Amino acid sequence: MSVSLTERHYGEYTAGRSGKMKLSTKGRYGLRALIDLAQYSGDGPVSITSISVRQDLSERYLEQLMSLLKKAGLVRSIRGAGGGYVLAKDTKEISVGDVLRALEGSLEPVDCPGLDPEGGCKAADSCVTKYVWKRINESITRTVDEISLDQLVEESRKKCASDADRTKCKN
Amino acid sequence: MSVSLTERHYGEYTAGRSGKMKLSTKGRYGLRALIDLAQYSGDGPVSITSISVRQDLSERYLEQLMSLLKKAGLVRSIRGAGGGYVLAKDTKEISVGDVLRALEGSLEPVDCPGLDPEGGCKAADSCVTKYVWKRINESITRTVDEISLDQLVEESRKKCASDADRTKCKN
DNA sequence: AGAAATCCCAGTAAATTACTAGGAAATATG
DNA sequence: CATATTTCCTAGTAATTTACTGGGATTTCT
Repeated sequence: MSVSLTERHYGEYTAGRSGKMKLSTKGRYGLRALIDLAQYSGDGPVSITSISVRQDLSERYLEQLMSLLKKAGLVRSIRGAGGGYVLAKDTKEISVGDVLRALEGSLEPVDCPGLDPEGGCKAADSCVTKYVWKRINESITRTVDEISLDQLVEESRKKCASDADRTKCKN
Repeated sequence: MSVSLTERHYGEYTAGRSGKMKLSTKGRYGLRALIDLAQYSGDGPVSITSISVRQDLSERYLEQLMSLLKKAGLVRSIRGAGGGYVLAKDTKEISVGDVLRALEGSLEPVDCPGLDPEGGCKAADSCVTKYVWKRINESITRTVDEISLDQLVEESRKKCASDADRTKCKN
């Protein structure tokens, strides 16, 4: 009989029964983590451990998400004891779109080769659906780019201020 | 040595290297098929075989997509020789949103239990990201619901009318 | 020196996608 | 009435992706 010692962070396979057009846990967890980071930074860098405890996320997994955010230039890291992460820009300068693209890659609903010139889509010029994917893409982009991290942090502050039980404040 | 007799419709695993937030082939193929159906109906029902030839899609797979469209009440079927499919409504009454939801299921980027009342999201009331997913959902919904099949058929007609080589007209 | 962090890479079970396959049932036509 | 054509239904499967876990090197503060 084998016993697993490490408790599994009970997984969300793209939030229960999935359809498509879903954000993965990367985008969902990552945005929560970044809001948390924004809230708790100010007195020095914020460690992955502290975020993972507050937000109830796997420490190891979060590590990977932070790496993506770093690569995208949204956060900076400070190594060694007492280290952690800080935002690389002001919260007003970071949009939800920046965060999600860093974590999920392109948010375009279809990687249509007809959308960029060098692609080799056979039906490129007679392609009608391309127009649809473009419209969807524009509307998603517009939406996520007009929400700033700043707004979310503010919103969270309001909600959690009135909340006696801080552990419930998980974004 | 074994030889495969059935040629595989060389697959698109969600359009090459995927990210997330992607439409599956169901949505992409299905919309093309429905545009085709709209264009070629008028003189009786349109068969799956004819659509699959014109649009270069797997006949068997398309069958499954049509079944979904039927279940959603977008098309009606006529069985037996000379049968096929016809639109169940006018093209003006069918939106891209109707089609995509029939094929892909919900288009919401996150199945957030906090979004419907009876869900059991622990962080429900302090959940800030929920607001983001709601905004994205609204913008996608608005966009896909304001494009009608009618518009796409018209667009396709314009493009293909000036196209000598009909085989290129694949939507 | 030692603890606390980030960093980096590898592995894996579960889920999903994008099909293929087989055959039953219905219907028009010769 | 036989036959071809067509929808209908269910099952199977290889490739791919997701959502993690794990080990260990490296950096830095104390």
